[in-house]
Amino acid sequence: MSQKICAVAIEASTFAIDKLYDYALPSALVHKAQIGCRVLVPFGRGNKHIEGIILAFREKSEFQKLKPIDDVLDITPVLDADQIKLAIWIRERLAATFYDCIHAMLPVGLWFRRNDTYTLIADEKTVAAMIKTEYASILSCFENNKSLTLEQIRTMKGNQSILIKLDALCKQGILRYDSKITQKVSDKTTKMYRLLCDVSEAIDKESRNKRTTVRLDVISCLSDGQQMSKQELKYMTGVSDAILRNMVQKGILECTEQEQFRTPNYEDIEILPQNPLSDIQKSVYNGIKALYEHEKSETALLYGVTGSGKTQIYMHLIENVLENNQSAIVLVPEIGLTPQFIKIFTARFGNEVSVLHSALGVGERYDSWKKIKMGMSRVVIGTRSAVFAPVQSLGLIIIDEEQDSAYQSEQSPRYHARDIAIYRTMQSNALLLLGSATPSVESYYKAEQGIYKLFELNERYGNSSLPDVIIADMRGLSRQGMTGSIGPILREHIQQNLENKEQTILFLNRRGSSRVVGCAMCGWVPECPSCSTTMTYHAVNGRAMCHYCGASIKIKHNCQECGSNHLFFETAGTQHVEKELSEIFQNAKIIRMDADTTSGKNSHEMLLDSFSKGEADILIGTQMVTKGLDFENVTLVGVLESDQSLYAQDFRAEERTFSLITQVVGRAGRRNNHGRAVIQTFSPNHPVLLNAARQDYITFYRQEIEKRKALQCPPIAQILFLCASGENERMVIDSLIRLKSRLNGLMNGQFSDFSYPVLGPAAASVVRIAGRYRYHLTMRCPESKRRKQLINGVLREFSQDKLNKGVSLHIELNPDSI
DNA sequence: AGCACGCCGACT
DNA sequence: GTCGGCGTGCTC
Repeated sequence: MSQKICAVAIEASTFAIDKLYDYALPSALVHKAQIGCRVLVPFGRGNKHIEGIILAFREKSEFQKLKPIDDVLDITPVLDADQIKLAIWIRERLAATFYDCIHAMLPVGLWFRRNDTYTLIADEKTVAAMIKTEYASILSCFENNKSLTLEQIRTMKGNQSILIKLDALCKQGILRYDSKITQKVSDKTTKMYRLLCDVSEAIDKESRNKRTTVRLDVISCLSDGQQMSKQELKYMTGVSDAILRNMVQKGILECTEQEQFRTPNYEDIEILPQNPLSDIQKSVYNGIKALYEHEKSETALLYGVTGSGKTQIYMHLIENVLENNQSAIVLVPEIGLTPQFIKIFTARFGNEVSVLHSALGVGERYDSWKKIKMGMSRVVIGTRSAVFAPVQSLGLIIIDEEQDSAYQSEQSPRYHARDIAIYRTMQSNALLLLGSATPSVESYYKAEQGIYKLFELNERYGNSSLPDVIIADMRGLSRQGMTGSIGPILREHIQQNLENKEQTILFLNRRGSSRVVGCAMCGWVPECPSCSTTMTYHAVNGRAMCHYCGASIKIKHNCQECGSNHLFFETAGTQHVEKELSEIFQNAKIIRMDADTTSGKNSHEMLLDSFSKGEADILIGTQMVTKGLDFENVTLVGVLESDQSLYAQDFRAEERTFSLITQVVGRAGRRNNHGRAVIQTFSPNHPVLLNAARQDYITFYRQEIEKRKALQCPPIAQILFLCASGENERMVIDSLIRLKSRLNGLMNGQFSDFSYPVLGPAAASVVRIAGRYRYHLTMRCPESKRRKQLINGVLREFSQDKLNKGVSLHIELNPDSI
């Protein structure tokens, strides 16, 4: 009888050892094991029980001594054949491990938490008889407790090799091994801390310690008996992990894990009326529908100015897909997945709609996933990871605002939802529709090349028209004594809006909310001890924080370097503007939307809701105010610091600026005819601003593509970064120098057909993050099978080379910045 | 990455 | 002698 052999991807494996491992399938499990089922297998010398997933069956193996699979964990496969193919494709392309890819594709609610336990089942005589053997030490653990978890045994026995002995004892029938498996409830747990004793007792316990200030801060934070998350504690006091751990050990604090839940609230949303398609919409719809009906898969780019009614075209297409008994996936950038958007779809497609969103509870997401997999729900709306939704019979994927950077994953595998969507639609002969008012230069270029089919909607729907755009030149104002961020032109328009009882949105073009603190006497500014960054000041807690690693220091009244009391504080952009506005327009009601005011649950939606009800006159915010907001009564949009993002050094800076400004300008006057947009700038003649003001994408694109040609940037050429990071700067650089010469060697030899210059090593824009130095090599080379072979080869070599110990390497394709 | 094995110095 | 430190190499 030829025994079946399973090729298994192993959860524990790192990139260096990630491959399929062959395991024997015991006859007892033959009926349970299917491709795509997760299994428990013995792995490594100690035969540790590790989770794996069967990706293939084999008739024979090159290996002589195969270990048997312990158990099959799933009754039905969690991955089908297409999904496995996709996982393998991602792994090869993005140099990730099998399990990284699989994790990206499945909901977290599906993962297991394992608890290995050993129970003493032999009688006392047998145990006593073993007192002289090598097992005595382990058996002694069971004196007080007949049943122990592996963790407990490990803490008792330290770093001894216990697994083999435990295994042997199980074989002899002295111990019983159980692997209690519970579904993992959540991956998003927060560690919460609470005082275990009362305040005076805690202070008493700690005051014997010499370095008590931080500890006392922690105690005072928790003195009201409430819980506080680790994050908050770190933020308020700057306490380290080690100190918290120590305080827990001493019995002063208690640490519990709490799940993070945030369920969106869909109530109280007005259902917008379904308007019929206009003639232009109808002809675009018919064109896209014809592509959908093609046998072969197609990609369409729908370029439609803001307010041209792209969403309605999506709806009609989905309706068509459902009539064909197929499924559709709609992807939206995180920030665009508003209850309003979801409601539009649920109002139309009812129970067919499932939402996959990172803010959903794990349980809810898992339920949605199951519903989709079973075919109960055929319209999926979600953010980036929803591109993996296991729909039955995929007919259509829509990516709205396709230029948004939220579609690029930041962790391994660093996939772009657009690439996955292309693969999936090709697999299923389905249609991919990319929609945008400001398509990415990459996508528009592909449309020009005929790779994507281009559709245009260049008329706003109904009677809404584009706002009048005024470019306000801010140069020289400060010389005239006007130092504020609201110039005279914008001020006049705001005044006019207040008088007319119309609303205004002010967009502050800044990333995050950076506030500076420093010493005016000696020039000292706080720098993060483990990152090469300046720390930013947070007025809430009077501390300077590092945005990369979260470290914080207390800012005192005097400079810590020279002792002077001439510290300067610059408040947050939005806060600053809010203050200025309330001084100029003393009766105006203002809502501020930034990281500080939207950190709470649903606060984002609550603020927008309150604004849409007319409870405020002015909304100030950062990028959050640019997406998907549709307010009837907003007739003025102001853009502050519009050139702030223009001069960043990465090649997509101008594209991002154009997109942001175009979107925010489109927010004015969506429904009536006298919308205005005021763009304040120090570069009033910058072509990107002028094009954005006219909402002239095509001209912007023409100019941009010429620049990309000159600089050999995507989409003309592909840029590949090989990024190394590690704690030892010298080793990081040296590892890249070796990698560079290895690449050059290969490209002179067996890869002479694939030869491109390698640049670097160069430092990343933030050289050091959390104590790790970051450097990279740059290659401009086309994507091809040979490149995959070359890069994956050197990556594997790199991770196996002992000289590179402590240095990790990953690749990034056409990244925004580095 | 873990984890076991092995080689070496310190100590009951 | 033996415990336990760290360096080295393997994982079907």
